Amino acid sequence: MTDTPPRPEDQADRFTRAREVQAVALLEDYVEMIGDLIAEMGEARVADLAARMGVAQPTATKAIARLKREGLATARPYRGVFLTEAGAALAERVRARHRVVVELLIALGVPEKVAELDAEGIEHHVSDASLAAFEAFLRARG
Amino acid sequence: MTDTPPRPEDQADRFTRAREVQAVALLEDYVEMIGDLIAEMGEARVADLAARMGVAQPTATKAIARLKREGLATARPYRGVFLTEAGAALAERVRARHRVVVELLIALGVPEKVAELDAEGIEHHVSDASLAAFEAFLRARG
DNA sequence: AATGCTCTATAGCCAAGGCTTCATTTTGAG
DNA sequence: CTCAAAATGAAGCCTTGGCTATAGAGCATT
Ligand SMILES: [Mn+2]
Ligand SMILES: [Mn+2]
Ligand SMILES: [Mn+2]
Ligand SMILES: [Mn+2]
Repeated sequence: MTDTPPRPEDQADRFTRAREVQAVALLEDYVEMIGDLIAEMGEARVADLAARMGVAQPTATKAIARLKREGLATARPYRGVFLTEAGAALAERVRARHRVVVELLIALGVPEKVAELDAEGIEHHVSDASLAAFEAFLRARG
Repeated sequence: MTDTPPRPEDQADRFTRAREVQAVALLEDYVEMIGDLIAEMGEARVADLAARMGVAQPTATKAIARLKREGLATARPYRGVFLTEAGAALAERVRARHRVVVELLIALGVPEKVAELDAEGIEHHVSDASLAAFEAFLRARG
């Protein structure tokens, strides 16, 4: 019955962390998608980015502005979006993590379509420690 | 090399879903916490709620206003916050899902502290289908 | 019963991330 | 070349979810 009540600050850390993750989740998805578009089509146009992200074009433009502000991307007006070195590195990490999360879900018996949907949100909250555990688990069962 | 490019709308669904989940994540954490406080202390005061969520008191007040608007909670000024039936039901579901996610992470070899941190964000993106798969996996390995 | 302390509400600010509408630049068809 | 269509940028609106500062209500201790 009478558990020791948790120290409020400790509990708050969990939510603070989740909020911080949330703040970068959008950037992560955008750099990954910009990388995809460049790989698939040779360039990342604002319109394509917006279509793939499921937002209106000005929303994508605003996101790109934030990517530029954070040093993750550059853009030449009417020409397309490009990743900086930092952006490309982030994209690579994000893509790898995304893949691992999808594979883990599938390995746990989640239907592929559902795995793809859930992973898009889950991935951002997966710490390096958890990611390592996921990879070890996947390796251990070939 | 030349994969068939994904249909943009299909890909967009993933992000749309993640955005929808995000919109309710905060409500889920609040109702769960309100339930915790009532269970532990007999009542949920705004100040305690704010401390546990790691936000300033007016931020908690504003969140409570949204809970009321959505029919999940009621509040008597200067008296505390209460869950409606819908709120209590949501809290119960959220609590159960939270527990399963933490247990899964631990079962996969994630350190307990890390599991608690990561789960707080991951849980909201875990669909019913994934949750069922997680439970099956946990059951299968006792 | 008074009064001070604690808790809560209110007001007002900011940034992020959606949106629509409209102006401007590029592009490409004829 | 021209000029209309398409793409992009710019402006301005909304909601959410943070914050600080301050006013007011409730409570407890004398
Ligand atoms: Mn994602
Ligand atoms: Mn992703
Ligand atoms: Mn949570
Ligand atoms: Mn939770």
